[in-house]
Amino acid sequence: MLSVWHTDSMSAASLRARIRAEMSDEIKAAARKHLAIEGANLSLRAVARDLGMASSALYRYFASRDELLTALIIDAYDALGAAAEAVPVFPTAPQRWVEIAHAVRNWALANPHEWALVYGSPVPGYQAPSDTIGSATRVIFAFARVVAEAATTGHAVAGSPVDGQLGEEFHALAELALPGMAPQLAGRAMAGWIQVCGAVSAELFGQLANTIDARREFFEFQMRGTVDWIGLRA
Amino acid sequence: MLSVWHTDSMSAASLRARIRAEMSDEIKAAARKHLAIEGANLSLRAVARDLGMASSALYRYFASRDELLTALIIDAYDALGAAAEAVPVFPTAPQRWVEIAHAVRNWALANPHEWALVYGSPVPGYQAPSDTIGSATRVIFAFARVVAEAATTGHAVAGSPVDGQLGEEFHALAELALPGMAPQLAGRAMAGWIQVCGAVSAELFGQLANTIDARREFFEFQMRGTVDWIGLRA
DNA sequence: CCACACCGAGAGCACTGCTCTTGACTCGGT
DNA sequence: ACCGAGTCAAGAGCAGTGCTCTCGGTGTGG
Repeated sequence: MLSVWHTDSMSAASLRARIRAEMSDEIKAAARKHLAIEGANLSLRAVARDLGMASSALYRYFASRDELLTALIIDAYDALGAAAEAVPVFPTAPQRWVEIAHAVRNWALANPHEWALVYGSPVPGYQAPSDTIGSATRVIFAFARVVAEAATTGHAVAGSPVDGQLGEEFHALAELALPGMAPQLAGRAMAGWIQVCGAVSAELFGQLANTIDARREFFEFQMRGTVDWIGLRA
Repeated sequence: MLSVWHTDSMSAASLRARIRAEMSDEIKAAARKHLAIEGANLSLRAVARDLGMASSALYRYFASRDELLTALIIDAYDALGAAAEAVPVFPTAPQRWVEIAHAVRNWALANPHEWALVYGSPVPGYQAPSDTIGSATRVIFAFARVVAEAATTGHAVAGSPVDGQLGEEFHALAELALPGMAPQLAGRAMAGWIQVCGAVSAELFGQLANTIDARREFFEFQMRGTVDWIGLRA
């Protein structure tokens, strides 16, 4: 009986929580829709109108516009990470990197404003809370796993070592990915991830306008360069 | 006498124009100051307050907030281009590329919000007018010149050719930089510029937070990789 | 000398994020 | 069964925004 009471009160409590969570999800969905239409300057009143409620009611769920944006950012990180993790394991390490990169690019093309929210210029007053870093690293680890596995199976050539503070930071990075991994390889992987990021952002933010129309081929071209430089070998 | 009259009327005309230009410059300067403080969401009323005038008076000089932003963007492109062009000519092509890249990075670190304005996520409703492309290409040409000169002096190894539409676009790019230049080299130069852009943006937009503190060394590390991959040789 | 173009200021519109208060509703414990 | 506590939505309101329009004043060009 006591356990029943307990579960009852739990289910009642979780019911409230569930409704609240559903409402939060609806708000986030509406906000995402508005985000897709008019970009980062999201209007709380507009999403409230969409949901048929007063703007002030929205503050019951998100304390501020920044908090809503933070929730959207975390969701975006997670969605991107999931897209990267869903890529099937291709036979060779270079292929794996390139395919994950394509998955990242495809996600960004499908959700350009969310990509901008996450990897674009930071909102002035906004400071990303530490809640985001967990989700933010998912996609990076998807790439790191490729390099780490290549390192263990001898499919990654390590370049010349790096010393100084940068070498130590590369070492710390390597220990995170795979204990014993060559620090300079971890450094190149990190730089490679930034190249992925830069290539996608360049395309999305209009740097290729009037210059390159074969976007996918150019991205492939860049990524092949990236895996070459990192040292991944078939 | 007639010429004197002519110069008089000219100077009178240019006097009005000069006052107008000075006022425009003052507005832009104040706008830049506000931009540095609170980022891209620039308040016209705030800059008007700074200048001690009504916000409506500002519209005599810039038809809209977007037009002011456009003026700032053009100035930023020009300032960045000038910074890149001011780099002394170093003995070897790899050095030249890396030094220009450092100049770009230094300018971006000194003017982070203007960098974000130009290379960050585009403002939603805003569409960059064609006035900007002239200034936008200055910095790119600074890099292109390095590669083009290296190609003529045999200090650039051309990778494997690229065919298809991308190959044609690389060809068009090569013709712009140096007639007869290997298309794939132009393609790599373009990709290299995007890597510069991506590396600077990653640092500025907080992608390296809690990961890499030796920023300058890491940037140098990345740029050495870039010149290696492009095929620049000493 | 006068008309005309320009310039600055103010009022005003529709919008924004956000706060506070008010009234209704539901839920848990006695 | 009832009543206090907590939750929720709504409305009014504040300070701020981009932008328009109208109104006086001022200097220039013909």
